[in-house]
Amino acid sequence: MPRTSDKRERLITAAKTLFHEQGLAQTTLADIAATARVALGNVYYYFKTKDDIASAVIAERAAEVRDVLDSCDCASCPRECVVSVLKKMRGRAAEYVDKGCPVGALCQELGRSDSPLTDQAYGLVRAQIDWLTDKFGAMGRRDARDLAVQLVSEMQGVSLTARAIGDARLLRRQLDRLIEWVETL
Amino acid sequence: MPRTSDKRERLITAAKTLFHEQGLAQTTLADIAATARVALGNVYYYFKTKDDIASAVIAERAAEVRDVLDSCDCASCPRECVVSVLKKMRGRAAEYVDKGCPVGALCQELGRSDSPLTDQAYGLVRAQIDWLTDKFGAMGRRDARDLAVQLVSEMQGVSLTARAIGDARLLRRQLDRLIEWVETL
DNA sequence: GTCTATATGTTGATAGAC
DNA sequence: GTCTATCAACATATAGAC
Repeated sequence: MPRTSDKRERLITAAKTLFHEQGLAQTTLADIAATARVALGNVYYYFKTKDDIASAVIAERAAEVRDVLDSCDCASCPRECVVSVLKKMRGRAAEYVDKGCPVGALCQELGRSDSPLTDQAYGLVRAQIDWLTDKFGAMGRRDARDLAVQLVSEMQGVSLTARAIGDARLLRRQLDRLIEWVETL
Repeated sequence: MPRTSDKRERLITAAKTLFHEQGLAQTTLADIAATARVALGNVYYYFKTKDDIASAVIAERAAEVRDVLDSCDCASCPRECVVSVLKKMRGRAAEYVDKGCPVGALCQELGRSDSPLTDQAYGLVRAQIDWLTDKFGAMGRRDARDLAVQLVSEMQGVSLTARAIGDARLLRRQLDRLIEWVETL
């Protein structure tokens, strides 16, 4: 009997994937438990409610967002930092067209209920905006925040339209345009 | 006893509002029936399944999209047509921040299930892209489709980010930027 | 066409043995 | 900590009287 089990982590991982692929409302606790190979009744030892699982998943996504931004953060050139983010998304174009943006999906689904989860989900978007605002500011732009909002909006938007058309090349082309835009800013 | 009742229409109207405000999955047939003041059991006289209601709602949204685009369609100046669409959205900025974009919400929620509803929802986005492609083409742009995708993406994206920040002024400012962009295109 | 009553299935959550 | 069994609530959908 291990003093520490990885079941909690397995549950979060399973929930994260399922929420992304099927949405929060469509994913049942039975789904999560089965995917994580945990008995249904045992889920409640780790999480008091379904919302608690959702909260943990959003926290995980927040950590992922931080990791991505951190990995793109080079102290020398803020412009390169921004381009790095776009290139990273470009590398996952197929995934974005296939399953959509995990952050955008969470925001859209939780944007309606005004539970604490709503603000937590929107925090994922605000974190990106804040980071980009910092970079555009370092580039000497007075309108740094507006530019940050614009770029995050475009990233979210092109993900949706590319999905609607079902064309990953379209998404890559739009991201190339954004990269070019940032480089000539 | 009227030969024709408006119950079907009332049900669609109620469902349209509720889907927008709470989402499809969170809205029950009981909700719809109560809002439309129709007995629950009577709903099934008008719609065979819940998906049938959803389909009818999306069709209504499609008609709305067509109406908006038609009302912005002046044969003389394609640039003015595009600007009109943006101004119309600008006039509803508060509504977009409060409840989100109805089209974007439907796409996001139905984007995962690959029922016939998915393609129907994405058709709302494609209709906008096609209309804008036509206008940008009439403006002599070779990259008309890419511009159309870009603009629809931005409209969808700024709606989400403005919601995340909870600021209607931000949305208006971003739309002003887009209007300016189209005018100098 | 309209209603009440109910079948049928699913879900989040709990009880309690081990 | 883990499991099986199950509850209570709610959802979609149907049956059948009027």
